[in-house]
Amino acid sequence: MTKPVPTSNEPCPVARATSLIGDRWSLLIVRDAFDGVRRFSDFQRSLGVAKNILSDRLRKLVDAGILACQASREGSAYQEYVLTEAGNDLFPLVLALRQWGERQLFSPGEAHSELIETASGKPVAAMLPRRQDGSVLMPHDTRVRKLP
Amino acid sequence: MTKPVPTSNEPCPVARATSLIGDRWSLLIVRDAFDGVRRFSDFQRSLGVAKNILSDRLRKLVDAGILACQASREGSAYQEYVLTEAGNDLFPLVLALRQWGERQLFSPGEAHSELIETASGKPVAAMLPRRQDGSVLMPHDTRVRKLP
DNA sequence: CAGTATCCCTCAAGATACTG
DNA sequence: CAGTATCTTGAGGGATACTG
Repeated sequence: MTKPVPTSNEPCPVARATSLIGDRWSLLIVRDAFDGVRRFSDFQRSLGVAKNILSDRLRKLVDAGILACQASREGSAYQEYVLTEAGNDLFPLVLALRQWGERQLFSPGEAHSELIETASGKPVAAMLPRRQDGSVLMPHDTRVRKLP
Repeated sequence: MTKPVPTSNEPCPVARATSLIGDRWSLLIVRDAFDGVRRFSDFQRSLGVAKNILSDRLRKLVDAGILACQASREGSAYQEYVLTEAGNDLFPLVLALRQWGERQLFSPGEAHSELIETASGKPVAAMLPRRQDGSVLMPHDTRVRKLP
C-alpha cells in the first residue's frame, strides 16, 4: 500500500520539490534513468538498494509523473521505467548536483565520473544562471518575492 | 556528538552530493541563507524544525564548508551563519530545484514565491545547460563517462 | 537568545522469504 | 526475472527541559 503523494501545499517551489524528490534514492534513480537504465534489476544492481525500497520509489516516481511504466517491446514480461517529460525536465537539476559535486567534493586530481557532450566528447560546460543578455547572474543580484 | 562527515567515496559526484546535502533540511537551510537568513532563531522560525535538528544540520553544513560561523558584528553574543564560497556555489542547484518545482509542481495559475532579478524586477530566466555556442543541450546529447 | 541534553517515537531502510 | 509480503532495526526527527 502506497501512501498518497500529498504534493505538499508549500508555496515555495524549493520546499515542494525537496519534499517530493529530496530523499536518499529518488534522484539517484533519476540519474540512472538519464544514464539509460530502464529495468528493475538494473536499477537494483546499480544502486545496491533493497528491492522493496526500490519498488516503493519507482512507484512514487511513476505516481509523481516523473517516470512512466511501459511494457518492454521485446515481448518479455518485464516493464521498463522511462523518464516522462517532467522527468526529462529534471536534467538541469541533476546536472547542477553533479557539477557542484565535481567542483566542491573532489580533491584536485581525484577521479570521478563525468558528463560528456556526445558529439564533441568534451565535458559539459558549467551551467550558470544568466540574464537575457547572457551575463552571469550572482545570488546577490536576486531576491525572492514572497506571496502576497 | 556529531557523527563524522564521511564525505562518501562514491566516484559519482551526484551520489556524493546527495549523500551530503540530500536530506530533509539542508537545502532548505541553504535556501534561507540565500534569502538572507543568518540567525539560529530565524532559521528555526522559518523552517519550523526542531532546535536540536537545526543545531545538528548547521554544524554539519559548517563542517562541510558550506556555511561559516562568525560572530555577530553587533556585539551581541550570538553568531551568524553565512554562506561560504562553496555555499554560494550551490546557487545553481537551488535555482534548478526552484525552477523545476515551479514548472512541474504547481497548477497553472497557482501562486508561489518567485525568484526575481533585483535590478529589473523580472523573474529569473530558466537556467538550461548549453553548449559553448549557446545552444541548449538536451539529455540525449550527453553521456556519462565512467571511471577507467 | 542560542543553543545543548534527554527522551521518545515514527518511518525509512535492510534482510529475507515468497509469488507469478 | 520482477516484483510483493513480512519482520526487524536504527537513524532521523520532534517535544521538552535545561544552561550560559
